[in-house]
Amino acid sequence: MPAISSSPRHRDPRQSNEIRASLDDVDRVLVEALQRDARIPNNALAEIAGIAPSTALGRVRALRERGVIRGFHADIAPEALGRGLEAMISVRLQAHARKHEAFTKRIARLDEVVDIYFIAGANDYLLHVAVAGAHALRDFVIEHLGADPEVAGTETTLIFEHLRPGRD
Amino acid sequence: MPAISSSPRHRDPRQSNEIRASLDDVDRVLVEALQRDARIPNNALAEIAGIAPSTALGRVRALRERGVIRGFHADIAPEALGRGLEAMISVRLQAHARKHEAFTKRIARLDEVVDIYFIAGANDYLLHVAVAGAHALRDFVIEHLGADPEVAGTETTLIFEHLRPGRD
DNA sequence: CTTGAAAGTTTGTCTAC
DNA sequence: GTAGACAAACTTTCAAG
Repeated sequence: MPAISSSPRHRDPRQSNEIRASLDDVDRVLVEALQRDARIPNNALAEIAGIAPSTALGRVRALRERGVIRGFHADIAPEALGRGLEAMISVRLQAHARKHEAFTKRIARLDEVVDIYFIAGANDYLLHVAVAGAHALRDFVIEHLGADPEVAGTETTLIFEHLRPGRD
Repeated sequence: MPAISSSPRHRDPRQSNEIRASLDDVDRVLVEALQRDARIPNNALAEIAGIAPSTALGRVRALRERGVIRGFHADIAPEALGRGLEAMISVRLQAHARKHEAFTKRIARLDEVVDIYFIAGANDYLLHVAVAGAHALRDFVIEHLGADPEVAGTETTLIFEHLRPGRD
C-alpha cells in the first residue's frame, strides 16, 4: 500500500568520486534494511521495499556493483576471538617519511588492527586495535610501531567501551 | 587477614561477561567465513567447515545465541548516504558530570555518530562521525556538543582515509 | 553433538510489459 | 526499470546414529 514515489534522477556533481548517482527511495529502504540485517531473505526485503523479489534482487546487485554496498559482514564479539582489550593508538611518522603507503600496507596486514584512520593534525594515524590483554598491547606497540624507524612517536589510549549505534 | 577464597580454576574473569566458552576449530572457521561474507549460503558454509548443512545451521544459531555473533550487517559506502566526510571528535565532560550514561544515550541516537569510544585518559570520549561536509560537521559539534553544558571541551580531527583491514 | 533425507522456501533466470 | 512464473538451489526440521 505504500506508493513509492519515483524521484527524478538528478546527478549531484559534488556527490562522490566513485559512487554514481544518488539513491532513490527504494534503494534507501533496501540499504537500511540490509544494514540492520544482512541476512534478511530477498523475499522479505522485497516486501519491505514494496517491490517484486526479482526487482529487489536486481536492485541489490546494482547497489553492490555501484559500490554503494561494499560487503556483508558478521559482527563478532572481540572477546570470543581472544581480543577483549581494545585501544586507540596515535601514530606520528617521521617528517620526511614518504612511506605512508608502505606503512599503511604493513599495518593493515596485522590482525590486531581493526581500523586505520589516516588523519589531519599533529599525528598521522589513529589505529584502532583489539588484543588479548595489556601484555599483547605492549607487545604490539613495541614490535610493530616502536621498532619501525619511520615511526616518530605513538600514544596509546585504552578503550573502556565501544558502541556502534548504527547496529540495533 | 582472611585468605582470599581461591575459586576453582575458572576462566579469567576479565575474559568476558557473557560470552561462554571458547570456540572450537569448526566455530572458528564458521566465524571467519561469515566475517568475510555474511551472505554465504548455509550449505557453502557447511562445506567450507567440513560439516553437514544442518550442523552448520545449528552451530551458527548457537554462536548467535552465545553472543559470539552479534549480528550481520551490510557495509555501506558513506558517500552514498551523503556522509562523505568523516571525523574523530575528542570529548571531555565536566569533572562532576555523573551523566555519562545520559550523554552516551543521547549521542548514540544521532545518526552522524558511527562509533562511540569511551576511553581512558584526559578525554572521556572519542566520537567517530560521518557527515555530509564541513558545514554539517561544524553544525554537529555546535548543536550536539557545544550546546551541552556537561561538555567541557571538544577537539575535532578530520579523517582523510579510513581503512578496515578485516574486510577483504 | 552429529547427520541425511524430505518438505517447504527462497533465489535467480528468463520472458514479457 | 519492473513483475510473474518457473526450475534450481537453499533452508530447516526431525528421527535416528
